Amino acid sequence: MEIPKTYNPKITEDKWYAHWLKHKFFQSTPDDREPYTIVIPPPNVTGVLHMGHMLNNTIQDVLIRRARMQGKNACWVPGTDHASIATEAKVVALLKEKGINKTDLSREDFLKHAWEWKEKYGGIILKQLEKLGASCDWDRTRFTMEEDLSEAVIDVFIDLYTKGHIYRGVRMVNWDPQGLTAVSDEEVIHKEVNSKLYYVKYKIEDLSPALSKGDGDWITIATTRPETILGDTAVCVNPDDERYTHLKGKHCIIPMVNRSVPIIFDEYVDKEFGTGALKVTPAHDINDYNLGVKHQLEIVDTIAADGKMSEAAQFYIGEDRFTVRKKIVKDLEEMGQIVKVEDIKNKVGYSERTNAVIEPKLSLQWFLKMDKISKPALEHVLNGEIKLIPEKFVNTYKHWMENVHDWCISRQLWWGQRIPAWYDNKSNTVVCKTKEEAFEKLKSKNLELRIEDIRQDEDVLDTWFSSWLWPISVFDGFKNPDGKDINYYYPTNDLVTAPEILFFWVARMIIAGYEYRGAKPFTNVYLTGIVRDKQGRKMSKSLGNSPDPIELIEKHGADGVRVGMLLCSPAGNDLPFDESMCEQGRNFSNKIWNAFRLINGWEVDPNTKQSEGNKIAIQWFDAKFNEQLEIINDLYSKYRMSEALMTTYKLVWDDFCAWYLEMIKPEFVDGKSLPIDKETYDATIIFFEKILKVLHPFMPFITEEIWHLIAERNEKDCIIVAEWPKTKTENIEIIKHFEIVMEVITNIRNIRKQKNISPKEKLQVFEKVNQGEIIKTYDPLIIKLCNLSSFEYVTTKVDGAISFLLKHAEFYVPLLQNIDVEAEKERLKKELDYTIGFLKSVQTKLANEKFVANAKPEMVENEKKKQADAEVKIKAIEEQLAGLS
RNA sequence: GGGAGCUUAGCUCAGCUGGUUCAGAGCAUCUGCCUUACAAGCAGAGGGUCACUGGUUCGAACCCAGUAGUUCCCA
Repeated sequence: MEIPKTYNPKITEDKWYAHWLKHKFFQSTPDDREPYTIVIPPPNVTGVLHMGHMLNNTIQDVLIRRARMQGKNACWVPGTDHASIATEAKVVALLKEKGINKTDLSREDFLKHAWEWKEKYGGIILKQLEKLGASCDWDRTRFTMEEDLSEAVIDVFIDLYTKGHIYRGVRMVNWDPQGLTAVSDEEVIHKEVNSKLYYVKYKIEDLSPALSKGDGDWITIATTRPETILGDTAVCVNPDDERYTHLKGKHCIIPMVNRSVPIIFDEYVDKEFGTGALKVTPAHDINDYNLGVKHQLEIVDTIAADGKMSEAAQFYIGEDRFTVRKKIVKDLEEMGQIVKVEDIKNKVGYSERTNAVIEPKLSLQWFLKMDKISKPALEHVLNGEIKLIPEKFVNTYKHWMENVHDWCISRQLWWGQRIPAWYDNKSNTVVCKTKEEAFEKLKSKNLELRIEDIRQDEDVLDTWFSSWLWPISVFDGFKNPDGKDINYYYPTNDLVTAPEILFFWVARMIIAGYEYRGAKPFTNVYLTGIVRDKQGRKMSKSLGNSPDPIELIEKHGADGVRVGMLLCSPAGNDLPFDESMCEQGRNFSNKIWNAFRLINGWEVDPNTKQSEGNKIAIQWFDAKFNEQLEIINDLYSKYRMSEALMTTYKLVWDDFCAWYLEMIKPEFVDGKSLPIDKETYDATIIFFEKILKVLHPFMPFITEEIWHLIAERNEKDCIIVAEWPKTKTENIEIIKHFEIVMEVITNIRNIRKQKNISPKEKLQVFEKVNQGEIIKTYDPLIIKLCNLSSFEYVTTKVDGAISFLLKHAEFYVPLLQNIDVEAEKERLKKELDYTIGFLKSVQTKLANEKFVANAKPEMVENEKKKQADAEVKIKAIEEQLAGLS
């Protein structure tokens, strides 16, 4: 069979994915093995795969594949969330294209359209994950709006209401005038923008002439939002502000509407900002609202739900708030009430979903009280029962949880779980599952009530109110709290997600976990970084700066992309993405592929005797592999994924390919490769299999492909379910010896290179051991890797040769050509100078009484050894120099 | 405005309890090589006042203080 020179991922990836599915390797059912569980952060059902998903899901797949190989019952539960705002917006847009307005449809009809949309387009992202190699148990795929999960949401709502954690109240919310819904604090993005600060003067009423100051009876306020002037119900100044003390108890007149409002005093006002006088609009600013509550101010709501001026504004009714901003400034100017306008920068909140400017608005919403229910969630992160990786996020988490706000859980949408609150015609409210139940309950308060008079709340619940139950609900933990699945898989092991949803989602899952299972939902939270473009911008659809992950996979192979992403993304660090990283991954695939081609091409001769060199090479790699495997295991245990990958990468490329294979590679004689002995071949196959196993979590496809090419195997004997290699006691001595051997080899190669000697030309090398025993075990390897004609030991120095020093030995490489004595002398002198300098620094250290007195004894001992070594080295160099002259 | 983190080679990052396993890795760069596994490769090399300024210490990339830049969270 002809094996191509370069690895072609296209012909392997789909094949093996289908094979894995066919043999149900991703499937998990509870048994007596140790479970290892991950629930996917459910992507938005409207979503398509982006680079963030790629990173995130690659990490999850690496973890799950390794756990599977370790013999654990690995279960990765996939699914999507219903993303109420995003989905509803898409459906509304689609209907609009068809000429249908949402307002013309009944709730039921709209939902029918929405479900149709979901069936048709939802879940594309899950298909895309397959391309990446994600080994999810697809039979367990869940959706936050499916019946069972919805029921759990409703039950939880009722339960929390009954426990007194949920209430309905008028509150200032972040209103999205485009989405026509409230959004949570976390869904508001604050951006710094260029604005104008308008100084507007209000006439002061009934100011006695005695108090009147020279500049007329006016008070000047500063505002960035003049359109809200119509809703002002006070002007507030700092009680310590001497400029305004004379205005105690006075009123001023709001322009245009001619409303007389009090001048109030409160320390909240910053004397330095603007004029030190703050206009107070309780209906349209959260701080003003709080002032309003404190000072019992009137509330005039001048901006309607759609962002246009309401009747209460009296002016500009029905016009958009931003148009009005311009108009009112002009009108006030004409009235002579604008004092000045300044350019400033300020932060404005935008809706994460629609990008509309958020309008703080008073409205009736449902809230979840967070104070009590969130306590265990803080406690168990602080005490380490749940680990955040990297740890630095604990600070942020703590800060947030200690200042947690009540969670606004209602949304003015249709796509989502409808709030199970029922109202009668006399404004009685009950919370329960069905209308019939509601009727039973309301009847006692309202004797004439007919069931037709009962109305259900129009709003639905925030999507996060579904996904916070995810780790429980995917295992049917609400429907069947003592079920086999939930008891087996919960708590899950690791959660891999982005730091931006630490509070949105992670914190809330922890809260729900303790509330409903009395236990954490997961043990480790691995927080990935954000994938950015080269300029450091977050990748986003609107910027169009994100490469299409599927195209990347087609170009570089799934394994290549996986490696590329993981190589430089330590936990919590942002990942400035560059396609060249995938190339590195692809090149690595090719390296592995060619190692396979080399081994595959060998002819095995059972009669060939194993050489000493091969024997020692095998011993060395065996030790090296063990050493590195221990490091890799340790890095995994610390969730240092990119380092685990890099260690694996170097083990494969450097130790296995560049050193081991070169050492055992049969020689080429007369245009033909010699056969390899069976012992070495067998050992090499075993090594290669081990290497493939360690690579598998990172590169599932190529490893499976080679696994089946390298040996005859039955269909079910796949690397995906092969056993993760075990570590054993390693031979440290051989590794140490080898480090010196490698140095010798590098030095000789270096001489070859410097003297421009062809690699084909054989060299002679002599070694003079000055101290310690002579170990000849490794000589065959040095001869082979340096292409030497001989490697001999001498007791006196060799003249006319290039030399180098290593530890307690001197090496001589005689050259056919004349050596440049002056250049050699120069080189040796430099080395001598350096060593003398080094010795001096060691000596001063040892001469320092304080050092000798304070440093650890082994430290002092070490310095003494350094001193002795340096002295020996200096002597050797001096002798060499003497020999040259 | 309050809080947290970060700043080490051109890039991305390691550097655990201060002391040659302390200045490191991968990529990129440069110089030789198309040496029958791999040019998506091989063999070498060069690159850093560890942000800055002080302090503690026999000794600081590491500990402390301040400054600058930067990111994130909260308001």
